[in-house]
Amino acid sequence: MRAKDPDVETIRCVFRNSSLGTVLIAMSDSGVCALLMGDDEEILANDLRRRFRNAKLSFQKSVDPLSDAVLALIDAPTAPVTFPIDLRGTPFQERVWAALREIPGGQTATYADIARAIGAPTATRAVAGACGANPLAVAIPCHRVLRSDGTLSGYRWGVDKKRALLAREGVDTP
DNA sequence: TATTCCTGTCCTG
DNA sequence: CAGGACAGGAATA
Repeated sequence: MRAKDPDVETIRCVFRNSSLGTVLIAMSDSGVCALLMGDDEEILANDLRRRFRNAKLSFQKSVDPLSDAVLALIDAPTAPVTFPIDLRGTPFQERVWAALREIPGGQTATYADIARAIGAPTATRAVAGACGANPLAVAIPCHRVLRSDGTLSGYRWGVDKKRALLAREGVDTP
């Protein structure tokens, strides 16, 4: 019983195989709070622990229907997000992520565009940092953000996945 | 072309 | 607590 400290929340986690490789889906009581990609489960788990230092991670084998919806989104990234999202970040990050979610599927924006959209036109570099800190791959379309010169620049989970997602949305990349 | 500054976070010493 | 590193970009020399 002392296992349930009221201060420690439990996050349910599950590994799934997606069309982009292994993904780690994490869910709180409020919704999906993390979607990490990568083929090394240990690295993903450590990444998740680093993001939620104060939470207890409960890894599960059983398939949660919520994670099915997440997988479907990876296959069809332009589809609307149909599952609840539990987003946590600094006020600045949340502004950036909100702006990202307004980029329509199949379209792209630049880091400078996002900076202008949130009212911090000179903070383009900080915007890039917020994109990299984005815990919800695909659901928050940081892959639609390109450099001003049109190049892909970088991606937290690998430029190849960024290119794959954009190709899936019908965007031609250099 | 090469510096320099701007900006928010995170990591390291 | 200070300094450096980032998925950028505009301004200056």
